[in-house]
Amino acid sequence: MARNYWLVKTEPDCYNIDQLVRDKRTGWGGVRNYQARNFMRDGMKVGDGVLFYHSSCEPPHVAGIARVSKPAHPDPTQFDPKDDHYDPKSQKDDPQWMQVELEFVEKFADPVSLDELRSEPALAKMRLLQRGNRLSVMPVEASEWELVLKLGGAKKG
DNA sequence: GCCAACGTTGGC
DNA sequence: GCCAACGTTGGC
Repeated sequence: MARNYWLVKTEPDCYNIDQLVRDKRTGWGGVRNYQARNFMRDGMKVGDGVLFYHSSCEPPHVAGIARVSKPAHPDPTQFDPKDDHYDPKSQKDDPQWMQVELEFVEKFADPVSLDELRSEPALAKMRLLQRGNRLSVMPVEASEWELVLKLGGAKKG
């Protein structure tokens, strides 16, 4: 089966692509939205491509790409009372929240700003660009993936 | 810092 | 099960 494509958001003050470069792989934990969780749990497969988006910065931009390196498994932060994402309602035998593991692939030579994305007619339907979109994990069409990689000057994919 | 958009919560 | 209140996201 062909692989699928996704976009994940992160605030660079919190976690950014340079940290992913150093970490090489990281558990994408702390997502506390059911729709986003369901995309990770039901949609993401090992090898899927991931656009790595930096939000709440100037300008917001796609910083590079990653790939799914481990399928959905319980997010450990939900069980940790000291973690910001602790969820007291979540029990070990019935976890509410899942994460995947992401592996660094490439940092874009030319980060693609939100303005650039909006200026591309072929990206008009991109989920990220729909008004009021607040999902932190969302699917990306193959054609959108190809174009964003081209805009970013990506060598891999 | 503002605020629109949206998800979640909880009273009824 | 409705919906108002509240909290969060994220661009600007």
